[in-house]
Amino acid sequence: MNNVRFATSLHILTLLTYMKDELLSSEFIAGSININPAVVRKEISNLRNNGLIESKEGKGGGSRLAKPASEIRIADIYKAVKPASVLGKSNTPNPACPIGKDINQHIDNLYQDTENFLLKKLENMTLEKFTKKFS
Amino acid sequence: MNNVRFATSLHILTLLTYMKDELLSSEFIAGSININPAVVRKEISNLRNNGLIESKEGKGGGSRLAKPASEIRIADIYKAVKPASVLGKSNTPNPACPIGKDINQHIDNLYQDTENFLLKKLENMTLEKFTKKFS
DNA sequence: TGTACTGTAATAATAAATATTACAGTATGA
DNA sequence: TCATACTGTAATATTTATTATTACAGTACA
Repeated sequence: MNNVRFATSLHILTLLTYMKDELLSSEFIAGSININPAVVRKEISNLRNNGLIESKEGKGGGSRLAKPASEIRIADIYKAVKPASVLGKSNTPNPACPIGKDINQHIDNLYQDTENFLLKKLENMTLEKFTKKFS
Repeated sequence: MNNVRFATSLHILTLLTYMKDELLSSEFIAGSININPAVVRKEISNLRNNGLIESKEGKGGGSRLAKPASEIRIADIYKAVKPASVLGKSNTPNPACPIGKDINQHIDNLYQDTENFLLKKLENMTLEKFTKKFS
């Protein structure tokens, strides 16, 4: 993963956890992360599609957590933003080569195993626990 | 990680393991992976800098493993190619925001923990074991 | 000395990630 | 009902990352 989306989503969710009684606007959130409000809205849209956030349109609108921070796992955030396997993508090797012919199957297995292993770890970490680290 | 470098490096090392008594040329390897020889040479250069491969220049030259496949861990390959943390990069949040001010430190910790966890897994997997999966 | 390699740099091409702009749609409340 | 302040989303531009290609000097072999 060579992007900033996990950090952005975690930042958004941390803010929502900290101010859980208010609806936060994309502009407010963007000001904290220091990025463009439209990017925040797109990321919120994704988190909403993943059931982590709910939003209210119109004046006075904004977003809040869709469920308690204790029920949002870091794995949920990771799954919502990851563009590829932890270990990356595959080539399209030469099928005429005995190694090339089969390697993608073995690589896929390795990727899957690694992914599952990582998810097990991230499933034991919650947003609540993360936000508690802030004094 | 959203690139193909891990797969490319693993492919190279798998070939070298399978034909461990020969020096393989970048062109041969490129033919198996189905990519450009110069890309292979660049990847080999990286693996060589990481002590996994040794090469011989000139006519009849090529590359081979620098040590037995049983001593090359998947973690070594991963470390050699990864461009960023498993979870990605960070933003540069607003220091005037109480959350923004501290979040990068906490995110860095999370990234580091996750990384270490993953490495522990990958350190238990060797290139030898991987190549044994080929019939 | 010709040949077949590596090593590496420069450049080009493609793809991914991020930023920006714009605007329709929606809810609020004066 | 209308001005206002939001969201949602698309279109586009910009920037950065990734991969491919070309070129060529250097090296070793026969």
